[in-house]
Amino acid sequence: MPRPVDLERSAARREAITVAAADLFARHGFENTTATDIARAAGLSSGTVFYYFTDKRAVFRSIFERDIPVLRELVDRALACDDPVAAVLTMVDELAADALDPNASGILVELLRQIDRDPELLRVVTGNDAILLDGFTTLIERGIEAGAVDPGLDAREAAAWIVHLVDAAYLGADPARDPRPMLRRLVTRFLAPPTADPPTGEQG
Amino acid sequence: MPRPVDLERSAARREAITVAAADLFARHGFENTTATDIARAAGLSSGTVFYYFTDKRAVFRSIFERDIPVLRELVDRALACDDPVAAVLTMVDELAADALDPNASGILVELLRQIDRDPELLRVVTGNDAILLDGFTTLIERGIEAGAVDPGLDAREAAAWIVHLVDAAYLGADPARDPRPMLRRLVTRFLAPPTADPPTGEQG
DNA sequence: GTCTATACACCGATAGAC
DNA sequence: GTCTATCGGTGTATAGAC
Repeated sequence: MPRPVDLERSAARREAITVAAADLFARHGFENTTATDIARAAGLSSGTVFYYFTDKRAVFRSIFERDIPVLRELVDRALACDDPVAAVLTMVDELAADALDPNASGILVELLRQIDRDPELLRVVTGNDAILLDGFTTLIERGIEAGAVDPGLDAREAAAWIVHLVDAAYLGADPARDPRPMLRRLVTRFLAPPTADPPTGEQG
Repeated sequence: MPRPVDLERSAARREAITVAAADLFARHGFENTTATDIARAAGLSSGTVFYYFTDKRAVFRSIFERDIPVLRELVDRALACDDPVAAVLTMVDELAADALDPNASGILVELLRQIDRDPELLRVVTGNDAILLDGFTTLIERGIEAGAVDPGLDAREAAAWIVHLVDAAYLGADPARDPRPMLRRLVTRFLAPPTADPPTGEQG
């Protein structure tokens, strides 16, 4: 009886290719990274890359497909929190933590660049973004009901801006400088109702 | 007596190449835009591009070399203003106005991508950025002295974040949605001293 | 100054051996 | 499943005619 394909080993190989490719794409860009480069970095050969992935684009997409469960878990945890504004800040904090990765800015830029050139990639990251956007929107709506967030804000638009703020933190990513204190200040003050005193800044 | 080179004509040719290239780079990316594409779009031939520019990279750089006088003028005007916070908001507004250009996001992303690959480009945009950064820093320092800005802020770091906010607006650029109201809200509240009441939001 | 033509190099994806 | 070898296609930059 034929041995079934070793799914575990296959998954590990795919993962190795994805991880190696993410690093190369972030540092050198999509077009400047050859399939051979990826193969070498993953410790295998060019042909093998095309055995596991149909395209070079598919390798790129796989980087972001891995995020789905992570983001979902992040949002679920935030939604379980009692204080909506605190939950927003926690989400922002955790997202921004990745900005300390030296490749963070590179991979985001590359994503923004490729997103218009690959409809399938657009589909993937639109899904990722929707998870975040829905999470933030729900939290902001709760905050408005609780009187902790400016009711003049459109919840969805505000949510989109918070995502943009996190993206901005990625872009200015300097591994030596933690963006989180400033992000907290921005988000806190952005959401605060007009009448309340702004919270005292806790950062330098 | 030989006619001197027609400097005006040369400048116009260079400009035509730069403008055509900016559009193509923004839409298709640097690597996906060929020198021949640029030449065709500018109404001339491939060889001519390399007569006016040493490199394809040099064509890309020329896009940002044009910005220097514009930015300098923008900052000078802001520095002449009496109210420092209002001046910051004016600068942000004018910078963000460009975000309505459908190519805004594309060209910014492409810049971010190429900046690590071309030291000469880095030099150019570092200069551009310094003009903005110095302008914002001075205004914020003035605001702190006048008691209109949180003295707990580091002026230069705050200035950098304001630039990041403008970049964020570019990234989320949607020609149908004017980012300026939200940007004003973000910047105003970001700078406000802890004791003062936050200004009432004027946006929907 | 501007064009055409091309040298030279490189890459994505496939074919086929093992 | 993984490799080596390769084909077809493409792009930068130059050379040389005009």
